[in-house]
Amino acid sequence: MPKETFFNLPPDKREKFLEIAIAEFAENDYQNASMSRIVSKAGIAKGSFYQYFVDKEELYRYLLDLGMQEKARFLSTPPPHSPMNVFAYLRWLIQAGVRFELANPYLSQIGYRAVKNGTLPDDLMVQARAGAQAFFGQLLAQGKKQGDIAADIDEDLAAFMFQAIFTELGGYIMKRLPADETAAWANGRALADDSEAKALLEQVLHIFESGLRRQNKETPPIKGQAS
Amino acid sequence: MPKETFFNLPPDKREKFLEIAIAEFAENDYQNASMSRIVSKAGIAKGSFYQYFVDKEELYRYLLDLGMQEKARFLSTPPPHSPMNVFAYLRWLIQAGVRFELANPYLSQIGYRAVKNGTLPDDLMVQARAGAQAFFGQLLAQGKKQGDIAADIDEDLAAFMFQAIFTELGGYIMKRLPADETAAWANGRALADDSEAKALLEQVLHIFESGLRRQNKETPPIKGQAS
Amino acid sequence: MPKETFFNLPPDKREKFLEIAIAEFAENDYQNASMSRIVSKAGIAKGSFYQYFVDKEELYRYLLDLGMQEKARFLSTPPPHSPMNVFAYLRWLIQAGVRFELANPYLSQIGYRAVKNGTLPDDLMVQARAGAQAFFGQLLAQGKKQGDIAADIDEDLAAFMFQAIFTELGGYIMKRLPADETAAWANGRALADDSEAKALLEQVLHIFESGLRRQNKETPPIKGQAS
Amino acid sequence: MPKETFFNLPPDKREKFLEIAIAEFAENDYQNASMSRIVSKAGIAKGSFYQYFVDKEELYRYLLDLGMQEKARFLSTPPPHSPMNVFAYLRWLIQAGVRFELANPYLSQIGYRAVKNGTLPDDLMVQARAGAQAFFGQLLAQGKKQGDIAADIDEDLAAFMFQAIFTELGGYIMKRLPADETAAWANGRALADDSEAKALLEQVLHIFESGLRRQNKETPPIKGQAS
DNA sequence: GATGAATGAGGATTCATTCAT
DNA sequence: TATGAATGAATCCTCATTCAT
Repeated sequence: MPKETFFNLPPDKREKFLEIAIAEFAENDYQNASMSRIVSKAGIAKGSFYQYFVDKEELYRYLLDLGMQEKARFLSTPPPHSPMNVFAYLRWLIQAGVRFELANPYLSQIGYRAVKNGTLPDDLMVQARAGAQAFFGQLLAQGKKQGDIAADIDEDLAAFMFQAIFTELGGYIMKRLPADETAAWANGRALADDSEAKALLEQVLHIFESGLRRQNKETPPIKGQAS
Repeated sequence: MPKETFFNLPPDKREKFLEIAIAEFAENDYQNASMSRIVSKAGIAKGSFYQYFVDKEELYRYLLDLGMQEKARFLSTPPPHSPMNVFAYLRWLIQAGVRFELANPYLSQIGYRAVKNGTLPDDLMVQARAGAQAFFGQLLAQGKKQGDIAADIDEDLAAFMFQAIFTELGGYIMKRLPADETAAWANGRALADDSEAKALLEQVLHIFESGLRRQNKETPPIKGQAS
Repeated sequence: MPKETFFNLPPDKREKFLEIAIAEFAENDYQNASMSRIVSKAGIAKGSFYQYFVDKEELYRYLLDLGMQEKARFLSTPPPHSPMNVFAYLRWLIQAGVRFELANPYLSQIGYRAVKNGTLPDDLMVQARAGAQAFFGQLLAQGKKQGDIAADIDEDLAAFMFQAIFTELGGYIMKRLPADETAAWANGRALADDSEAKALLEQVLHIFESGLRRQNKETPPIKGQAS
Repeated sequence: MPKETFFNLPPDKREKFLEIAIAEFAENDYQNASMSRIVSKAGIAKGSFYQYFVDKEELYRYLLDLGMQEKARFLSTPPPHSPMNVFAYLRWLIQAGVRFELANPYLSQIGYRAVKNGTLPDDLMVQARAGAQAFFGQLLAQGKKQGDIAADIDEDLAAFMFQAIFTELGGYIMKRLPADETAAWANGRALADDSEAKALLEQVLHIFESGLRRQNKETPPIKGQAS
């Protein structure tokens, strides 16, 4: 947690600093993110940073935390009609997830890198992974109970596939679609039924749905089904 | 490209150097890979390195290239029975791709990191992405022609999904399966039909196949179909 | 000298500040004594300190001065029976000196360090040495007049020896004796004749007395007798 | 121990560096000695230092070691006529010790500070103290056996007095005597019988000898005689 | 062609002091 | 008068690159 002094800063200054720090940690991994660059871009003195944060690591943890809180905020808004088919819920979840990535591309990049890199202090790893894997794992288990997902689907494998796709989907969509299409999404407005964004999302979902729902019975069973 | 002097080196020495450099760039990202460690492990003088390569970046580009060439070698060996159903070819392609990752975990890790990190000079990004996307892009186009893949599937989106999954699948499998199961695969032997590895692979493929083959006709058409 | 503002402080606050500053400069040398630690322990604002003192050095000089004044107070209390044999007076003087060190270990530590370190601005060195050498110098001169000390003793050399021993004697005794033995001494009570403290002191004195009183006549005369 | 590269340096350069480093550590304690100052005075690049030594601490240990070796060299030259009265041996020992201090005032200052400061890593403390206390302690014990020193003298107290005097005697003499008088001493030539230096030394020794040899029987015995 | 010592800008962090409130 | 955030030069140390041998 930053020191009191950081929260006493004029909001302008504080937000400018955060924005710059987030960009730095998004574009460089922990070791290569440069405090010198951050303070110089933010226009503050080297020493001032150390009155806001204990050290570089504390700043990093704070940014990771910020990302997780922000994502949780996107995902916790209750989906419209509550008792839902698993795929409908997944559709909502993915839209929210992509919306988060579109709205906070740098913030999500930080968490993303944290998970991939595996070079963090252990407690940060735990903190960072928690958010990412939890949603998909739980959702798939529930899907099986409700009969929406074939019983012989390997949950761990499916969660891996989800994660691999959806951690990158936001970036893919941002590169592919014009800014005005993504803006609506990012701001939380419903996707127009005829928008390209909607079409891309539906294709991705459809591919998963077809595969998970009516699993081909000839598929060889997997022996060591992972927890 | 390395300088002439590098290719004049005794093959033993040259390969030892490459092996060590590959390991270094696999275990650390570009900025944290240490030239000192490389030359010291390789038993050559600091200055000698700069007679083989212009700088660190040239070495890095060369290793990326090497990885792409090696992967191309795995993927270009003609699959057994040539005129093939697209999914059968994909199955073969994926097995070859995973086999490459299992056989060259370090080399594939370098390219993998390059793609994910997004912090490379632009031309390296282009070079790194090129190979990966090309195969899938072409294959999907051919699949549409042969009628194996629904016409309304967005090729670029599908290629993105393939890439996202398959760049990580090797790592996932290596973490999940015991070493003796992966060894057979890495060495090029056919996968036993009852092996867990085979089962995992079939599930992944099946999910894609179901989704791509019988595309739901109600999916909204995607307007700006990407090149 | 501190600024007026310092003396306008409520005595409680002023003394708490001094106590803390003394401890800091006793436990760390000049350069490593931390202003941050002092003000934080004293519960005053960083900026306030600079309204009491010009800078760190002024505080340091003031503490040195305080120590010298305090020591002078211990040494100026008239010894019981006034016209005295020099060695009797010396015995009293030394007891008073050691008592000062035991009663004010922090304050004496500061002066002690100042003398040893030799890294202070010259005028501080002079100020610090002045007090210490003065007493012994005067006493020895008087001893010669009274015939208690051999005429051929070099006063300056003897004063040096006294100083070298007695600036460290307090520390030595505190390390060697149990706390309850030194407590009596520090509080100004007379030393019990059978106490270990008394015995140590007498040995030190005896060694000096034997040497100074009956100086061997064969000792070569010292030419450049110092002022 | 420095790295090989340090010993491969041209002797000129190496000695210039050592001289400057020794002066820096003599004038500042460990924490305040500045590597920046050292390299800048020595005219080498910051990075070069780290090719000679692992870090600041290694340099410091090396200098301490150098001092101890140099002192050992001064003290190990066998004294002229071997089976000796303790005081004669002490006279020789002290001359050698002072000679060391005069010849290496900076080097001895480093070790001296190390002992006084008490803020070093433990293993350095042990290394630093070893030399200093050993000689006097052993010598005094032997003196008692030979009957040269009164039985009731407290060995630990006497060793303390010796140490307190002799660690400073060199400095005192250097300040007091003109350079040409000390030069002879420092260079190892015998002291002229009529030199001021000789006279000062004899006075100091005489004072100790009188005190230690014919200990006044009325001195109260010391109870807790230290080991 | 091979060597490895020399380089110096850059890394994170500290701390006495200043200054606007 | 009191405050405490802001400052920036200084700390030790790293490392890709150069260059004289």
